[in-house]
Amino acid sequence: MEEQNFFDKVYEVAQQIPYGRVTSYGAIAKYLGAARSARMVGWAMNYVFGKDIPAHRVVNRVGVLTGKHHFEGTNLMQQLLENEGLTIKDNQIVDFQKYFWDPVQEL
DNA sequence: GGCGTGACTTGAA
DNA sequence: ATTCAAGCCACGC
Repeated sequence: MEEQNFFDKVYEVAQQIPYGRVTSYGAIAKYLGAARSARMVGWAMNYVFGKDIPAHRVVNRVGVLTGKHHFEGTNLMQQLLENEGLTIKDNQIVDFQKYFWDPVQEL
């Protein structure tokens, strides 16, 4: 049983997000056993700067790019997702559920 | 050391 | 059906 820290786990899961897939903060938090601490997942993402973590593949539960504002540019997050074959409409991922990647189910 | 905020979620009114 | 509120933990001032 690896008892890693919350942040470390978040990074690990985020790194395992497959190409063209997206997940939600709550999904990761749930996988970590802290479904009520989804905020911490987002907070951890604030520290991914400089890491190899595709934070752009992590959005809120409705598929809205809530944290796109924290990226370098304003539409960088959307550009990256569109580059992976996804479709973004009004900062929202189209067919989000179709591309939704649940760590609890996949892992 | 206390208070507020934050890339969220879920449940109740 | 929609709107409001509370909870969660960590970091900053």
